[in-house]
Amino acid sequence: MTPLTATKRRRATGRVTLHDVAQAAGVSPITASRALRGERSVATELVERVTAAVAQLGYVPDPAARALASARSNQVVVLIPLLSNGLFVDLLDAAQRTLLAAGYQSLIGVTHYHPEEEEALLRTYLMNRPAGLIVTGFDRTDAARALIEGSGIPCVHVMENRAGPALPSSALHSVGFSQQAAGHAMTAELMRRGYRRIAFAAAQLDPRTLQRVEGYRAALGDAHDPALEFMDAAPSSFALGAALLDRVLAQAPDADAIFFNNDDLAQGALLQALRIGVQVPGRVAVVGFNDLTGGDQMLPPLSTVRTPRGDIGLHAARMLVALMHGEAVPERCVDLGFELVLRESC
Amino acid sequence: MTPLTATKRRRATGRVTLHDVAQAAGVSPITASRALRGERSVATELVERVTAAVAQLGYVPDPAARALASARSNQVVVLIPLLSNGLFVDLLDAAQRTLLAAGYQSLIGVTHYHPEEEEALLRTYLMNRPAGLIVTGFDRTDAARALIEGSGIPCVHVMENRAGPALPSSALHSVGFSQQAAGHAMTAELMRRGYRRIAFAAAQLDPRTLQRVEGYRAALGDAHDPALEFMDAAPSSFALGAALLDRVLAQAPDADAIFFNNDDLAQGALLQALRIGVQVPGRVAVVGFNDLTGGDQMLPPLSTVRTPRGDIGLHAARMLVALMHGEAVPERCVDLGFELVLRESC
DNA sequence: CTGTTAGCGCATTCAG
DNA sequence: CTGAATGCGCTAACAG
Repeated sequence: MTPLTATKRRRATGRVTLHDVAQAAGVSPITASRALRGERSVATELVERVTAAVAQLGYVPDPAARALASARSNQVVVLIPLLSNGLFVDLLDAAQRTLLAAGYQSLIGVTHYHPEEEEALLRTYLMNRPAGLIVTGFDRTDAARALIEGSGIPCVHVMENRAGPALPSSALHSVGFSQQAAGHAMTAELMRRGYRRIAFAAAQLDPRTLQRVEGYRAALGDAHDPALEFMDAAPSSFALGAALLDRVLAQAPDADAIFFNNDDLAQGALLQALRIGVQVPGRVAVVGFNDLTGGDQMLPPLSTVRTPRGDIGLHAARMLVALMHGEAVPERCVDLGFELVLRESC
Repeated sequence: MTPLTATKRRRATGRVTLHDVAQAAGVSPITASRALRGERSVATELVERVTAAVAQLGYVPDPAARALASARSNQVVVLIPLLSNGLFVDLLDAAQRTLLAAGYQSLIGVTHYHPEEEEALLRTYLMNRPAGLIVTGFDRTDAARALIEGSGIPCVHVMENRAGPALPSSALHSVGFSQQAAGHAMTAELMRRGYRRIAFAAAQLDPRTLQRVEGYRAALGDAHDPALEFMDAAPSSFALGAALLDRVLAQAPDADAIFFNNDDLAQGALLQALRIGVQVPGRVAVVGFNDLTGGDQMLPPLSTVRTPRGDIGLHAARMLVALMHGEAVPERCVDLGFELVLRESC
């Protein structure tokens, strides 16, 4: 073996390495590395020389080598319950865009609303030493929570907030809105419009749905009647919405309004009402939640609660980027609010 | 410096490495590595010892180190046009599940139907040295094609097939169905039912849409009338479907059927028909494409073409896994067919 | 079937 | 502000 310990020959692989760039720029590899990563402590002229060499040689950094050397990848894990709900797609799309623009790749995991699946995904993805985490809500296994905490990786929670003094772990970051307040606001609006027997029809029964029920109950106060709550753990769908309308009509014929926990349920109910000749809002008013696509095309157009999922994705990604850069984040819990969209179904 | 070149001390980092596992199992690191990766050339007893050590120490492999040493990661890049189309979500979901079960992670990229965006995503994601690629269709920039070819990474194309002797590059793998045949079949069915002035209404105008138009034209033969084609490059939506119905009714009042290029368009048209009091199928028949969710709930229930996107995702992932394992793939181009779903809208 | 040697390409020390 | 040395954790390539 030739004694060229320092002057290592390049392998025959066509790959252009940082070494080559450094050589072409007449600097040391570490300077090239620093220049590329935008560390400020590099002379402007050297940065230019490096940049030129990169362009000339067509250098492409190796994320694996970076991750190995720095113990941190450029990937962000994003965990959502479902891909078949427009809600999460909008969230994801916004988050992914924002992260990509900031130089991060997204590793998307779908939990199907199962904490165990989430935990498994976390275990798998954490191997990659992601730079950041975006997770949905706060409902997870203790093990999952421990994994997140223990990893020391910045994490932003989306769709809900857990603010207030009662918060034990002061390190939680979140971007969302109050599901409870949203449930309350829509119910209050229905009451304001004179509806008295307001039913609540829900599917999936995930934590956020239950928070909306809380808001509904609180708004109703003494007028609340458990017999008007129609909860079904099956996933949300047009067909289930239709079935729930039938169920309400049969079991609570005096209901004058139905607050559906998600727009697809409400849209399905509207279609069913049309089918069986039930007047909306004459016989019964129908309102939904989330303002998913198509609601404005229904007969009658659906009243609903517009939730800011796109903005949530955007803000969460931005907050996470700040955390990953080690910057201070002014607001730990951002409430993006919601908006009542009142069309003709109530 | 102590002369312990060989007997490297472990760093103070809590991380359990393959080294530790090997030591605990009383074998060399490479044997532990081989055992973990399931290489057959390891004695059963040693495999057991290694497995036990892994469990006992809670060893977790480092993907970055693996990728760096082997020049290949365990990630698969999946590129789809859109996340807001149920079609691609189903495809993605099935593919992701299958890949995960086989030990691969998915890197999802959304191209928004822009070849340039696809090329940029490819450039970005290829840095990770993915183990495989799943891309939608065949319509891409030359540069993107070159990137794929040049990378030498196994690639499966989905949603379309380019089979036949005319195929220059014999290395193409694909899983899909004939969009052309599907367009043809539905048109033929409408003709069989006695419709004579069949309009075609399309949005997005991506390559697969255009193939469906071809099928439509071929089925019509001499009866084809360009004035009955209503093409709009805007993205597909309920609202656009409604607008297209209006357009057809206004500009081609003698049209007795409309073949919508996607179900959301068709569903939007059905809603609009209800709104303006147009009888379906009495005044005009309406059919869609893809059999997206909700079609069966429409008034009347929507006739459409069911496309096997879930199966496509599954098969594509399986084929890719085989390719990544270096196995031979019997069929390079798999045609999964389609199915006419005839409900009451025609 | 098992072990030895030698990096993969980069960033983290620490010097200067 | 720049550089030298060192090793991240793992596997490829060869020996035996």
